[in-house]
Amino acid sequence: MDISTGICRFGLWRVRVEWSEEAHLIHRISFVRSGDDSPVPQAVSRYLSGKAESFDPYGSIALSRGYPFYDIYKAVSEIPYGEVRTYSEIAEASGTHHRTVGVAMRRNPTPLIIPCHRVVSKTGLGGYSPDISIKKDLLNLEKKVLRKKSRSANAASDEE
DNA sequence: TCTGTTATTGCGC
DNA sequence: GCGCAATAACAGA
Repeated sequence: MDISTGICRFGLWRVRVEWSEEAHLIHRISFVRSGDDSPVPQAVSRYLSGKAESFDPYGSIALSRGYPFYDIYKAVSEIPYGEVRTYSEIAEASGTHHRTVGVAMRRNPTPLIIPCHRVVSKTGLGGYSPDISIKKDLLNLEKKVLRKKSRSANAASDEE
């Protein structure tokens, strides 16, 4: 299969993407400290800049049947943009143990696409790898986009 | 196989 | 608040 690699900026971090153009499938996303910028799928850069709420038409390799933790990744991928769920809720939805959800999130091959940053602890934020600040930034980004959207929606309804 | 690893939770003090 | 035990599922040896 033909795998492409690209890097784009996100705050202090860089996002490294490995994907297959023909299969519309993202194989891996990782966060790195440095690296030269190179092209990534437009869906990714649009999401990171708050211009898109999904990665359409790209999907994640982790959502193929038979992939380890498939049920967990599926449940996580169904969390709506800007919302959060606790580890327990994901565990219940996927019929597994909350401790196992933590393991699955830690091993998530494609963060962002499997929106593991939307899974938080009951008592706080929970964790994130490699750095919790990425999780905060992503949640802030989504909240900001939703606020902007609801503002413009209100403005539109005022005109009616 | 067996051991190590893990981004949690809930209970007791 | 803090410490600790419970506990699922995969990776690596």
